[in-house]
Amino acid sequence: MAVTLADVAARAGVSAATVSRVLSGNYPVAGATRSRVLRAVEELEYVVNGPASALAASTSDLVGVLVNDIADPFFGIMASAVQSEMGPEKAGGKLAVVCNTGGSPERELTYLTLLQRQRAAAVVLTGSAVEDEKHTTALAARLRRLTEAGTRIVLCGRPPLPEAATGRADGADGADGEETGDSTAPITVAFDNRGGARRLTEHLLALGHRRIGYVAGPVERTTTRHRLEGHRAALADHDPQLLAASDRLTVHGAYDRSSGYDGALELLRRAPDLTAVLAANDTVALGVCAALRDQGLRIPEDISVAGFDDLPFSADAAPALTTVRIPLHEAGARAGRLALGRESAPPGGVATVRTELMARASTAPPRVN
Amino acid sequence: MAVTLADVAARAGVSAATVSRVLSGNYPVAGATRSRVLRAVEELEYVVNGPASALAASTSDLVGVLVNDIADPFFGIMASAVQSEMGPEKAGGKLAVVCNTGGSPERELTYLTLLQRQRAAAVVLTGSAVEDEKHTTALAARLRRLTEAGTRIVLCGRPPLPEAATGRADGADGADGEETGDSTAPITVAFDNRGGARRLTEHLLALGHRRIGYVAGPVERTTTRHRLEGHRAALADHDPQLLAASDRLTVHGAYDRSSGYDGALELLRRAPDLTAVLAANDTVALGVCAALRDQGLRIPEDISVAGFDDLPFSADAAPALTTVRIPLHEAGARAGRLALGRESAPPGGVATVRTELMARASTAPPRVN
DNA sequence: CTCGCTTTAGAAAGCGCTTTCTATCTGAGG
DNA sequence: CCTCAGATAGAAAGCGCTTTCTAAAGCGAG
Repeated sequence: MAVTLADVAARAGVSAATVSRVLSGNYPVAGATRSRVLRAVEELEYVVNGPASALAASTSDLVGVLVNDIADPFFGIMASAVQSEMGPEKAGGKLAVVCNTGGSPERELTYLTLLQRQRAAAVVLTGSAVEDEKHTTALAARLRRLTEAGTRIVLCGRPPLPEAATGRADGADGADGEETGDSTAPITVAFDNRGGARRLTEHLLALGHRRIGYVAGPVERTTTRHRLEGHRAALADHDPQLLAASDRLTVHGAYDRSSGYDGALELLRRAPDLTAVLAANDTVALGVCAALRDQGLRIPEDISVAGFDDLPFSADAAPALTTVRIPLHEAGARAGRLALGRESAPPGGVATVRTELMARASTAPPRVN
Repeated sequence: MAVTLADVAARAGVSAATVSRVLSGNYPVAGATRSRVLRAVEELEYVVNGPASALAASTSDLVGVLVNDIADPFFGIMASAVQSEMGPEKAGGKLAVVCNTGGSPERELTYLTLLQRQRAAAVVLTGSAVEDEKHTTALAARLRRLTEAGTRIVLCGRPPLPEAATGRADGADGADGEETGDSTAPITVAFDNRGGARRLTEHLLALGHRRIGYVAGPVERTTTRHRLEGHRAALADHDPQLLAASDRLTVHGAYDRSSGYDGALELLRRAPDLTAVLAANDTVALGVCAALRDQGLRIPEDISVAGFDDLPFSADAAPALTTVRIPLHEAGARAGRLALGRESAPPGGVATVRTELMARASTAPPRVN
């Protein structure tokens, strides 16, 4: 039915091998032959059969990108950046497969299997990891098998896998010292969530805030933990008392608007005299703002609010949101290049992306009562 | 290296054919044999070789989803909905490949080629189409070839291809009446942009607005045209004079925030006495709001603003944005089901999704000067 | 001129799976 | 007790490409 290599070969008066070589360009072919082949390709509108070539070459041109939620710009931006590095133009047209895990560990594993089945050339895992013994182990196992199959793994916006989870499967391995291997270990592009959260809290402290609420993300995620750690480190540095009080001023929820809304109400219930609320991210912050406004509080006159991530809409909120900027696009692009092997791995396999405090209108000194 | 069908077969003491049949489940296999095979699969942690099976079966389990901009929730929501219909759980785990065209016609074509190369099972094209003779023809040709190759095509959020563009390529086709064929024609899930825009404008007219500015999207896109047509139809119905004036009160830009900002300033320059501004979509509306505020105007007291799409953040804007809701998730999910053939095509191959006016705080009666 | 080297092209063996076509083994009906 | 349909399983031929391995030229040197 469809046009095959053989058809092109026949038309160009050469063998299939030659056509293949012209197309992949990894073998010397005489100029005249080459152009004859290329013309035949044009004339027949030949399109390579991906599966066939993937089978023969035992590697495909698919690259998987796992995200928690495509509809969330946080992931959208990273995914788009990853894809921009492999676009049809660049680097011989890899196809980025964006997979939506919805934050579910099971789906994460299932997608990895699906990608293994496709013999993906690389996989980029974005977003926070779930910190659960069992899942971490299962994930490490899957990633190991992918690596063994020649798939390059890049983690973007999540910490490296804990060493402990990298247990080997095939025990009969002789000497157990050097875990060398041709298989590349996962590369990580991590975000400095701790540092960002710390600077953000320091900013509030500097403004004079002392009763600071925190609407955090889901407990089990690394990102949640790191941001919280940064926050608490800043508090501790300033005054150990604050640290002690912070437990009661912290609530957990999802990374969405309604968690922010509910979380803010809960915090207000616990401590009506709050002067500032930190949110797990910008989306949550928007929910917090809505709740506070609904309670008749003005931002920032009555209470300050800050987010995290600096998504595009944050600058547009009214008032413009104070937040911590993460260079998502740059990080995604870098992850993409690492995935394609177009950039060499950073020393230690971990690159940390700096975050930057964006002080805007939603934070101000607390009102003097 | 990797575990193959043959390994599983050997372990289960059956032939490769049997294993294949157990896994695809489209052929009777005795219960005992089946479970023996499944156990072997488990024990060996066997993962099918996708390319190999795609080659042999001449169809893959990839489904392409083309979007203009993944980082834009408008597309993110649709993409996620499409994917939710094929997720690892449902329908035998198809893999949705989200491709970011960036709105470029060339990239759209290139991605279609890439998907054809992968022998994608289906392709969903989302978002507005570019209305350009040449591109439309090229697109129609590509889609025809995909269809011929057995790839199902679904358009989501864009109008059906103009009949004219569906020119056939191979002329020697005998009778030219019936263009029958086993190949399914593209199915469309269109948005009622015209109706939505019309109702939105009627809403403003009903509030008493007469000088209404319009910050439209890129000229060459169908969505832009349809929304503008709805707007103008409402004006014409109300008072032909208004229609005449509307040309001067319309500016075009991209579907982004800065276009909204710039567009609003331009409109204000042309007609300082505007009482309302309609934006191409919600993102643009946010830009419009920012510009108006920067000019010292209050929304909605001094001037009303409305968007389109009803993205999640619109309800959170301050003031909450009046807009037109498009059920993006439902539309995407339906497109996904159509792509998988799990839902039969609507009569005529075109389903139109209703849009709904969401009147919120950003629109109010004009100030009485 | 012939030898041996480089350059270029073809032959052919798979890659791992699907799927016809065949073979075997049941058990029911005559 | 034999025959034949029905149910299962296997053999084997590809699917379209990549990639060794091999062969045929082309060419400077001895």
